[in-house]
Amino acid sequence: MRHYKEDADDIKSKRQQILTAAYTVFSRKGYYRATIDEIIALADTGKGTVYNYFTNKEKLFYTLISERSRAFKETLNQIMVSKQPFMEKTKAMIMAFLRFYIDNADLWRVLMHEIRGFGGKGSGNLTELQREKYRDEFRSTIEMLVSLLQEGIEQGVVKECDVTKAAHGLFSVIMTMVFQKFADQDNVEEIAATIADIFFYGVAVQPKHN
Amino acid sequence: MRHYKEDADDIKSKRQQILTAAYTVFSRKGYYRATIDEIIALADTGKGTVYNYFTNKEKLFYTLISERSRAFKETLNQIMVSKQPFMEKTKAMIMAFLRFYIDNADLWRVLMHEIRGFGGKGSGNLTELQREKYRDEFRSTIEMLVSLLQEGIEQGVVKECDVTKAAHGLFSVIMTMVFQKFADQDNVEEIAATIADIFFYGVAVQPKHN
Amino acid sequence: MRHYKEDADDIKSKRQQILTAAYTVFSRKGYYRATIDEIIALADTGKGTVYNYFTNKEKLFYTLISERSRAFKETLNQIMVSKQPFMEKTKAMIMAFLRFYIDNADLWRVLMHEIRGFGGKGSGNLTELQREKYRDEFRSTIEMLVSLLQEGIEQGVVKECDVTKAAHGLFSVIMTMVFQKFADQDNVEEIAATIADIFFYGVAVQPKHN
Amino acid sequence: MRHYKEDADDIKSKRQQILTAAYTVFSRKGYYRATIDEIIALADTGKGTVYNYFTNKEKLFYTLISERSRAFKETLNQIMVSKQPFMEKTKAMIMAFLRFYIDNADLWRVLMHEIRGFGGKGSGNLTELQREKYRDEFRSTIEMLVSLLQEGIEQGVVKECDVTKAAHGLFSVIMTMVFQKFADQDNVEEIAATIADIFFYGVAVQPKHN
DNA sequence: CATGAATGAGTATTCATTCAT
DNA sequence: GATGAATGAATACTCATTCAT
Repeated sequence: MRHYKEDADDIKSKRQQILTAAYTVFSRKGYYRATIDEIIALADTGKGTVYNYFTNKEKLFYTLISERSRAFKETLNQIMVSKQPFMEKTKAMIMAFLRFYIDNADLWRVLMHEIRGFGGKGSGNLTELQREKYRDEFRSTIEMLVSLLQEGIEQGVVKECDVTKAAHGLFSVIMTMVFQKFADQDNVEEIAATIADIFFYGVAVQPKHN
Repeated sequence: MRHYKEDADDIKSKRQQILTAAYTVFSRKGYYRATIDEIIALADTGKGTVYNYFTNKEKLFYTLISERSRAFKETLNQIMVSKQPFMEKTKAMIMAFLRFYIDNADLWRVLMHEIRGFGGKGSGNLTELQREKYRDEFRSTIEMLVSLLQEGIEQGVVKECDVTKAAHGLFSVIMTMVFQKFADQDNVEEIAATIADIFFYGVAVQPKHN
Repeated sequence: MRHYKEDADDIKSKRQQILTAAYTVFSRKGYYRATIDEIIALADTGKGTVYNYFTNKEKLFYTLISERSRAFKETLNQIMVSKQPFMEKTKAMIMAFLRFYIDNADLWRVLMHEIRGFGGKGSGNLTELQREKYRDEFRSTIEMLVSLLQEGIEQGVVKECDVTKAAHGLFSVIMTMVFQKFADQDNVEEIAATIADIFFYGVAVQPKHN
Repeated sequence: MRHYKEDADDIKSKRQQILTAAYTVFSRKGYYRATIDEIIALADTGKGTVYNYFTNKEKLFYTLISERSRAFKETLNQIMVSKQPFMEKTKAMIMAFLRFYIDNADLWRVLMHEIRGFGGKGSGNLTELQREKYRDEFRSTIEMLVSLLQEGIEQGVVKECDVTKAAHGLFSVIMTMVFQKFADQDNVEEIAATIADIFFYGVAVQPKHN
């Protein structure tokens, strides 16, 4: 009655299959409209299995965000500590953001929305902490942009300004390029250049540099 | 179980009360987590009354968006046709956006999210049209920014660039200032100035204009 | 602010308009699916007006049945007391039934169904009595057929048999011809003849009458 | 909130329990007045369970009809293909009808009524097909009577007549005997004999066969 | 008398979650 | 570990009925 394990990945897979399916469904449907039923159908697994790995729907969602986020944050860190001219570093940074969000646009859009109202009614206590964790998932990456700008100011290439606001502005522009599908994996470099250009020099007609 | 009319406004009110309550609940909870029960509790009305005025939850939501949007679009139009220096007009425009979104931030955030997946299961019939209407609610305002930039280019004060992308970028920055609560009704002017400044001249240290 | 009464019938009409509309809606939708809203739309009157004339939906339905029934029962009575050969009288009777049910097929179908389960849960007391009234609406007409057959037996043209069962059988055949739309106002006579023939002589091949 | 399985039948039961309860409730209340709440109370099960087995109320109802109908139709078929004198076959047929409808009178009464107006508001899409399925549940059995009469005509024992009308008439008489509770499982044979007798020879006093 | 705005009890249906196998 | 049958709280929506005007 026992089947040979179909392949070596299978055991590791189960959990992964669920996460992959969850990614698809959450991205397509948003948090509320996503159902466990749809996820298990896609993951080709049983309902109980989901609850073996993840305590509940919310935890499944968080795990998804969290795991996808980890690698991204690592990438950002590496860029930050790299030695390269400020302008290059900025462009690299923007490209990293673009690449990540192009892959995760829909899920992060959902995250951004859900950040505001998880838990609600009965959820009582743990929820506000939970929500905080979600917010941190964003904050920590935007923080990188803040540091970057700070560095720019220290190097004298960025003018004194409210770096937090500026970082958020830059971040939102990047997101918008992705959400509006102006950016895709093929034009990342070009879009990054455009963003950087306008971010640095603005849209105003340049005075002649003579 | 029936109240005597409490005062003369009551008759005009009922529908308004519901819309006001709906605004609060949708803003706080998002579309899906908002319940009619919560809305009627807040509106101090009966469930049937809601359905007398609005065919269903979705129509209630749309009406809300639609009514709030109307005045805003009118304002934008007036600014657009006004005769004033480009820079002034831009700032006025940004301020109008800020003012509107400061009041409607949460509801519009919900709108932005829901735009993507309304209509449930089969998405059946009128839904795709419905969604389109929602999208238009945004498009039409961003369109204003596009026109503005176009005007700037024609006047030679804005450099040649992809105005659609630029408009979306500007829009997203405005939204972000509001969503992050950097902007409130008291500092609208200052924030508008900052946004306009960076949008035009960028964050780069300016070459000396001598 | 007062309009001249539009015409003399108007006052009498209101109630009649409602009954007419109710007839249509109940016939088309059955008791449960019929709504007061649909009735008033058709009757071109206000919701309150309905409740001025009829205490509730159920009473409206009953009134409808009751009024339509009255004339019919009168007709049957006249046929019963008329002096004419048994066979003629039977045919006249069948034709009267056919004519009435052709006009009222749908409503009576609803009645037949509702007879079984009015009132239900909370309705407590008055309901069983109510239901009884409905049943009488039928019984009294079938009773006529019973009397008729009795008369036939007394005259020696109908064989001894359970007249109640026979009357119900005859009744059901009449109804079926109507419900199946085999009968309409134009072929009433022919259908009546066929029914009478089979009812009297059966479907068996007749032994030669020599 | 969760019961241990009480005995081995339970697993097979759940679905059956629901169908049995549904039979009772639909029979007693009709389609509209029957509520899922009442069904689950009687079936001693959870609301969700019903929806695990049946997509909706309508499907539950249809399944009920459909399953009960199957065996009946099979029985009729067997009688039809059996070799026996026409009169015997007819009586057997009538008895089969009586037996089935005595057990299912109320439910079929509901079916007959609902056949006319299923599908609610827009009557949308699959509903007309649905209704057709219900109608077929009847048609197919009456069709048997038509075939039977046809056979009788071919054998020269039934006189030429409109077999469709005659079959409907016979059918309605059978139903009426059941509905009026003239027939019960104990007098099926006697009632069948009476029906057959009158159907064949009518109620008229027989001319002397000399 | 006629009206219709307001009401809320009642109902079908969904879906996260549990737990015996 | 994996599974899925069973569950019921939650929710949108309907519609008969009332009552102030």
